Amino acid sequence: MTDRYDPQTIEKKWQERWAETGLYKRVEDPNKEKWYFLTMLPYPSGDLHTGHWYAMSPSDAGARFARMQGKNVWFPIGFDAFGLPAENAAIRHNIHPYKWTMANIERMRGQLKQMGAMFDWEHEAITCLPGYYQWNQWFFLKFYDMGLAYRDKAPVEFCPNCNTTLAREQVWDGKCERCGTPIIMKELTQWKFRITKYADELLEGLDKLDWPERVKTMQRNWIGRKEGVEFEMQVQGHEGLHFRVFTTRPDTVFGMSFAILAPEHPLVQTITTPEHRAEVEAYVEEARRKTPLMRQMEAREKTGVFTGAYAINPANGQPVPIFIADYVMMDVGTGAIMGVPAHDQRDFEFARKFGLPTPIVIVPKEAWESGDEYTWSEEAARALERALEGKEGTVMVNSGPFTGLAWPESFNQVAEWLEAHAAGERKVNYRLRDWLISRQRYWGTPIPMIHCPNCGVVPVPYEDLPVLLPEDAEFKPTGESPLKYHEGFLHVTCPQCGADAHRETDTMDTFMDSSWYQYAYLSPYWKDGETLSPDDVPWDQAVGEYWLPVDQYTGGIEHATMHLLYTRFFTKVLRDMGLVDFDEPMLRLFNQGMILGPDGEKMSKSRGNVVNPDDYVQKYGADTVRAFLMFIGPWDEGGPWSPQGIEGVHRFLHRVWSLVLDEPKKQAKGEPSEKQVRNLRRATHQTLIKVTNDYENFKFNTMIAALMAFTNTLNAAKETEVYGTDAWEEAIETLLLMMAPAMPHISEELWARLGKPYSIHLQSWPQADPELAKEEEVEIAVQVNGKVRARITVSPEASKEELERLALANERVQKWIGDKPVRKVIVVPGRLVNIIAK
RNA sequence: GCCGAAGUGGCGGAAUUGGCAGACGCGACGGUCUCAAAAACCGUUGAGCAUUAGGCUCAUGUGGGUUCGAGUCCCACCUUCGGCACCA
Repeated sequence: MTDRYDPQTIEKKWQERWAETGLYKRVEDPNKEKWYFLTMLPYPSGDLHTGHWYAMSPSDAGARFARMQGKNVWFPIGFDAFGLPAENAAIRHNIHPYKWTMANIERMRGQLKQMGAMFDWEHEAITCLPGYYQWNQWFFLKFYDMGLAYRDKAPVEFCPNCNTTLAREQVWDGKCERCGTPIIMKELTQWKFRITKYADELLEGLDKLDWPERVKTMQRNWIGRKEGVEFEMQVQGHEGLHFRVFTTRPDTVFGMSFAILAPEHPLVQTITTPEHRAEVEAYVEEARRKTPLMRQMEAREKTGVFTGAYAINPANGQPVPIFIADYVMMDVGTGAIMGVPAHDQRDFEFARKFGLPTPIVIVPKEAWESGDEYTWSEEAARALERALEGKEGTVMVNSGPFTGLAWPESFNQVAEWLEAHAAGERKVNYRLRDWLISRQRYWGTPIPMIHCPNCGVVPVPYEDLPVLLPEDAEFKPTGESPLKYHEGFLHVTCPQCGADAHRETDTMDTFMDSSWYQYAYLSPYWKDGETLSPDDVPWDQAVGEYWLPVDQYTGGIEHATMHLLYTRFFTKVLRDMGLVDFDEPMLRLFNQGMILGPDGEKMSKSRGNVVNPDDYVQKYGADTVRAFLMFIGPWDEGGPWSPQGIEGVHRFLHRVWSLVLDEPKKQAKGEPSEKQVRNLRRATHQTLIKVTNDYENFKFNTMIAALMAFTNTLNAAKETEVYGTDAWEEAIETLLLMMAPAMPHISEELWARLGKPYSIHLQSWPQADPELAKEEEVEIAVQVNGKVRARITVSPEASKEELERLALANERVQKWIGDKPVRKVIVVPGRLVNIIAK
């Protein structure tokens, strides 16, 4: 008789033992293949929620599996500890962000330990500690030295609720990514990182990465590389006055029937004629007031006003009216466009609204090749119903000397002509913008810059780092950094001339912290309290040499165009600094899906469908919660939490418990037959093949299903003569080893109770024998005219001829064939026979 | 609007990539145990028809197509989710 499965006791026991024996200690072993396995670090919001469990426990199973396969796995963890919630808590509850954050970390650390993951706590990093963020400042200075950090006065996205500017990546659908408030534009001087310098490399690097296509596509779209031509348009009647337009379609230049400037375009004031001034100014004013979200929602209806001025189309010398319209934006291209209504949907809508002509200048190749002008003007007339935007297989018409040119020749020749005659140049345009780093908040890394009345912007000398975030500050959300009102922080003497100067009071975007944390983990708080120099390396280089880069990264897809883009950028800069010798920070990426509430909706307090994992860990134990989360469905798809579903998984663990420890109900006497032994071993090795393959591909749901099926098989076999044989022991051992990565506690406990050496997590992954896994006989479906009419049992090696003979000999098959002549027999060895008789 | 992913029992989801649809689990129903209930265990469970035996028919969002054979491939459409969006 044995005691019942009691997860509370055994989980606590083993977690302590693992910690005591340093089971997950990092060791740089040159004889083993290193495997840096990383899961996105959590924000210390207060409690570990189900989403954290869903992200981290399958990740842990993946890491443990890699380890059993003989890799030297390192699985570090830390906390992304700067950020707005801490500051908001300070404002609401009058508790200091530091205290709030550290208390949360304390609690979450405990919860994380209950998960039983193989985290290496010795290298934990907390980003809000000076020993960490001093390196943010050090990097900032480095970026500044390299010309990658600069100050720029421009309209920037601003969240009026969070009271801070945002990077473009943090604006989702015109709203703040954090709080959902529609953002507004503000003209501010802000620090930016020149990520656009790496646009091409960020794009090309994607091809080499073993990342989900989804993420790669999102990054490609975000970077938005477009090849085109920029050229000059003269304003009629203003000698020498011109503006530049960018187009990806120079081949349509003869179709230009108007030009548009963005309302904010600097030339608007100059060219507007007196009789249109009032109207234009009113329009500009209105455009300024609109938030980007409003502009977006009104996107359907084209608006604009005529400036009274005309520009000359350089291609044909014709004047075209210049409008201003808010569908042209100042920060895209040159802030001015040529309007080609026949071949651009938006221009088409605009022209229709303002009654502008719509000349056709490209037609499909087939229309052109028919050779007669009538056909392609017919085609053109049809195109007039709707703008024709294709470029592959089109030919230029009504385009003077260029008429008859086909894409891509049309592009090239017009581009050359514009280069020669309209100050044109081929240009690549990107959607990507430089990364806006400044935040007007307290709880972040101070930007290490000084504003001197004599010297202008002066960097803090490296040896003066870190610029400490003062502990006392007023947390009043004013839209300006709280540091601005902290006299002790603000005032400083200029390191260059000694004059009274003041510090930069903005802090850094917290995505700065996570852009390099995979390097910080190597040696957290490296040189904390020491004097820094420009020649430093922010981590122990020897350790980095061994572990970098990250081999496997897991985390949510919501970071596709934020963190995952920034950290790639950072790594490329680090490489240019000579700190690393690779181009990409994370070689493989897996995005888990989202865990939903029992109602299938996103968990949220307002919906009242939040599942607290602690309750379930309390009731069923961590192993059950882990296994259930893996069992729900494909890890990358997520799915709803099911309170009944977790019961089923828990029952499975109980079944394993009694399978391994309890005596059979009826002791079968005598020796097992050879066949019984073979069947058992076959089940063992077939399951092992399946489970190994599933772990490798993070298909945890079918992995657990296979373990359940195997357990069911073993439960039946237990009551037969095979119980207690070598084959039986092999089966039980293999079962526990296969469970170990996913359910680390129960497998360790049962392993110990079988008298095996500590620890199961130090064992090698068992080797599957494909010979033993082979089926002895297979059931073949026999179809007559595509419908299964009989089944025959044969050896898997049975030849095609034999299968055909056996199938035709079958009585039931004969009945269905009747007297119809057999026309064809399809034989798929090992699968089926299909007899066509008609 | 453009791009991408998905749509399978009452539910979560399987299906070696063109070869027996529904693995595994939940739920439901029936049974064993029990004075009873819970737990546990053992059956049954896509729908319909037929149940005297063998069975038969229909089923993977909809409609077509290719094929001996389609959840899987092709075309059109519907729905859901995600990304991008006056990006010139």
